[in-house]
Amino acid sequence: MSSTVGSDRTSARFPDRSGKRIPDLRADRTTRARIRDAAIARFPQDGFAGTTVRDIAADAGVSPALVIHHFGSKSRLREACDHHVIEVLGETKRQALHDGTYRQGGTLAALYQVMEPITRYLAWALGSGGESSQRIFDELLEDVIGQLRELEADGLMSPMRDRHRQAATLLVMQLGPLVLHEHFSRTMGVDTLSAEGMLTTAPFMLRIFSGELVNPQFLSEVGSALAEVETRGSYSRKRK
Amino acid sequence: MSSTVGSDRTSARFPDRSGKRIPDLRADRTTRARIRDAAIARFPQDGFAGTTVRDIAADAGVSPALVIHHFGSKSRLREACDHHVIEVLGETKRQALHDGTYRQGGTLAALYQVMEPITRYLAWALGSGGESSQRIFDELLEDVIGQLRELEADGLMSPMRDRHRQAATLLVMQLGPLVLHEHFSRTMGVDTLSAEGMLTTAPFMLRIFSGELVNPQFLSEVGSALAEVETRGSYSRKRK
DNA sequence: CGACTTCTTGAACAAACGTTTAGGATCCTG
DNA sequence: CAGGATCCTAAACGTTTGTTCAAGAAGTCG
Repeated sequence: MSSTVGSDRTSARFPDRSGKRIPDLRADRTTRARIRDAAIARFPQDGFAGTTVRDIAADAGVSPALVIHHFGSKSRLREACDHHVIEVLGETKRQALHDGTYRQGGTLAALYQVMEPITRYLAWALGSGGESSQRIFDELLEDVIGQLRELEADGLMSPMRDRHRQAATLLVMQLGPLVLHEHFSRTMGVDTLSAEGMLTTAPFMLRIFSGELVNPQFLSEVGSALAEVETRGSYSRKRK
Repeated sequence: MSSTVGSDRTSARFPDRSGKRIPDLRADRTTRARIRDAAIARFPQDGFAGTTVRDIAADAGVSPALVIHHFGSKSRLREACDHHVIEVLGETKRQALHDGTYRQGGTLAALYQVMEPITRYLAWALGSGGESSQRIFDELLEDVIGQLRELEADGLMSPMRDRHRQAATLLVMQLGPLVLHEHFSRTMGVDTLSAEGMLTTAPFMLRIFSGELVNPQFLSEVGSALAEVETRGSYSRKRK
């Protein structure tokens, strides 16, 4: 009711003394922020309905009533979490554009190394529908499209016909390891979200994207089979 | 309201007259199966905690008490759902091995076309941890490994060093479009889980796996950069 | 038919839930 | 220091939750 500021500034007691408007994502250790972070950690773990206001309050070291006081309701708390994560995502992207991180894998890779809870929340939010889930996906999609365009312009990638759809396909495949990081880590033997894990998995991914795995003959076979289906309407099986 | 259930004359009254133990996944329209299917449809939509026993009961057209009577508890109902989906998965795999479906994309592709609710549940179960989530993933992984081995033997794929990890990487990337099918469909303009959708997305995926997207020079650059990191400990950025 | 088992339900219960309320504690401002 | 705003809590409220219980239909078997 009282403090419904979207991006809560650092410490309500120190109303921005310096003109700094960049939200320092580490320093805002407001109680409000602590509650929000507790929720961001809980929702991916137990789900929205599975997380109780009392759980969040306990994690943040406050009373359940305070959670409601700050965010109005449980679902508005979730909206705040979504908003916050989207903001961090955008901030990371903006920052990644200024140092070299961007060219080495884009926003996602940069995010991995920044804050794990955010990444976890992102993966969860993407999986469990909703409108901000769409917004997150679209934001990531725009990111990939921009990356592709840039790589094309630099001659590092072949120009493609339908860049939008190609980017979407690329994105969902890139997000697979993120959303399923639990299983992925277990199988790979490292935490695939960590820096070490990314170095471990990179060669395997490279081998996929390079096309060195599949035999050219096999590829052209499948390709022509697909072309055939496209021209006709039906699908005639073709072995060997 | 009215206690009449109308048209459903379910055949739960026939114990197992014949020795047939193969679960005919279509024919068991017992009340118990109806409840289970209602749960399979609900859990991915609202989450486990978000789904109430009363919801499931209403969907199945029975009383909440009957749900408990048949499955003991809500969590045991979930276990039954997990078990059922794993069973269907295995059955589909076994069947796919006997017709030609297997060679055209493996179990997943076959499943897509069989039953959508199962696929939806699978995607959800994979995302929300748990032990049967692991079992599902491992089952799929074994599937991919077998596929790779077979393709290698036939000379359609280059032999690889670490087949287990390579398969895991391949799997999580393949599962990306499945788990995020909602966003994927929205962006691609078709239901990517449908037969039509799979034909639409196939060329884009092919273009990724063929390696025709990335410039060979770019690839070798990244590759050598990775090799460099592997030999040293740290990561020295290297542009152009 | 009557006894037996199975399927099914309405009513009720204790626990847990999100949220409200009234008020204490703490800090800022003049 | 007085006054007011803000931060925070304990206790309670009404609702919803998973689950139990006793009993009613309905089919099976002798």
